[in-house]
Amino acid sequence: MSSTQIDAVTLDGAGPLYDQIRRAIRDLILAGTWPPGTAVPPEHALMEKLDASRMTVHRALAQLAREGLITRRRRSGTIVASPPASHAMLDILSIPQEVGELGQAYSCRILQRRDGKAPRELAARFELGRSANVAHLTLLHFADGAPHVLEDRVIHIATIPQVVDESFAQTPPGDWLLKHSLWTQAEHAISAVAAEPEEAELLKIDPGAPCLLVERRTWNQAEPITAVRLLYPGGRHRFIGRFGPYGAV
Amino acid sequence: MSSTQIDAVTLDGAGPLYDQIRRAIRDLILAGTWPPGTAVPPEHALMEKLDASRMTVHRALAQLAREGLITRRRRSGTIVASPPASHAMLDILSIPQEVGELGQAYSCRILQRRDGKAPRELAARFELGRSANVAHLTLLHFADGAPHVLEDRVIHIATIPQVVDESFAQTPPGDWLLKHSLWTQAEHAISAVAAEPEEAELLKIDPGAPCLLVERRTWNQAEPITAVRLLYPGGRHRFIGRFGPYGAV
DNA sequence: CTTTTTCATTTGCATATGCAAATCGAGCTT
DNA sequence: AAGCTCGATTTGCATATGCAAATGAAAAAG
Repeated sequence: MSSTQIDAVTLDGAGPLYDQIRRAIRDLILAGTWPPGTAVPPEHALMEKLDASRMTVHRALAQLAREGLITRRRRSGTIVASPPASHAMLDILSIPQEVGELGQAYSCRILQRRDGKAPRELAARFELGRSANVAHLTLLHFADGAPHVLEDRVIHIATIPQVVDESFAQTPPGDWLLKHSLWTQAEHAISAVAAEPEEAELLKIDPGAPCLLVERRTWNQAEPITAVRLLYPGGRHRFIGRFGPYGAV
Repeated sequence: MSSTQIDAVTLDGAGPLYDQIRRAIRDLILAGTWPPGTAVPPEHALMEKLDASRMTVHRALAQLAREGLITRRRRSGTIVASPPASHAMLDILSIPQEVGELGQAYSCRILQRRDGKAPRELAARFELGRSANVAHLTLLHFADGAPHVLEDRVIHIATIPQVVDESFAQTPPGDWLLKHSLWTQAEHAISAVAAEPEEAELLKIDPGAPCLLVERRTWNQAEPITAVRLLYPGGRHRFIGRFGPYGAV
């Protein structure tokens, strides 16, 4: 651990000391300053740097470990954990994976791509100024050659500039974004709608057939990353989640 | 705190002491032995009873407080918390409340009730032996007089025997169960279906119109409590949830 | 060169101690 | 009787200390 890394840990003086330490390290992780795999300074180092007792430092780190942000092992030390790949309900983050888990072969086709200023309707969906630059993609995912889900997505270019140089020929945008961005907030909305004629034709279903519409938006802190609209043919899909009253199981 | 209450706290000798204490108290709460509002013995009492230091007892209780199972206040002491009324996505546990939050007037009508052995289809939905006794209810909820959602529910009588003497005239079964049972596990499934003719007539929508189907089952430990099927007219309803990668926000 | 042993580092757990903050209630004052 | 003060109870936070467990790395043995 270089001194530049440990120096990044600074306290804000608000509230209990152990919680200041916890938040300071959490924020470094969430901001991406310490990406997954980074070594967190050992308790002794933090203890001297922050002028706290080891018990207090330990308390902060133990709590972060319970929250899943870090992984600790005796002697090897503490490293920043990889964000959990999926979480509770609705984490159909990766469509290829979702299809693979059904035992079917995945493929996809990009129907359209347009980069530029967001048209009014898209800007509204993103709660974004109309001057913002976005990449706008429409694509169709297939399972064993049959249409699986229709995706319509905008990506905020200011947040993820690399997107302009990416063709998504290898990896669909959902999976690509998981590798190239860090999200701290997501919002899902689920509703049932009737398929519009164009949508029905693409999905090879009857116009007006019930479909499950999943709309998801994600942010990093306050910055929008992406908004996506996934249209699943009804009946063939259900989303299942298990919960306990005190959290997802 | 009577001696009978503190004597209920027994350790199993497995793993760290603070975690034994944490689990012992958690289990008393989840089993319903200490219902919400019960006073948890003060740290000093537990410390003597369990022959642990106050810091160790504190550690267990502080963690339970973070998990939301207990509420602690200086001087007043510690009490068992009420389970969070709603949690994350899809906790449309109370339909009257859901309607109230939309600013509409709630009412409901019981369409049918039959108690007895579960028919084959219901038993399957419950993953329950066909010999089990269940209460089977069908009801329609209204918002401002308009059909809001169609509910079809079975309740496992062995788990909640009081159900046979309850007419649900005052409180719909979902809300009634929240008061008369404690759940530790729930499963949701969401899908989009077309309304069947009878359903469409009840909900005053067109046959074949897209509907959001929410199926929920709940258990206490391994014992089934209830299974319910909620059919919402599509378009008029969406379910929204906000998440962070490390848990619901 | 490979295997084994030993050592040092790092985290995990438990305890004892001291003080601070909140607040319920009893007793006192007015 | 109403309001106030003060003390006792209970939780919250931080520290110092000691030992145990895991394990990576270096040293020793073969």
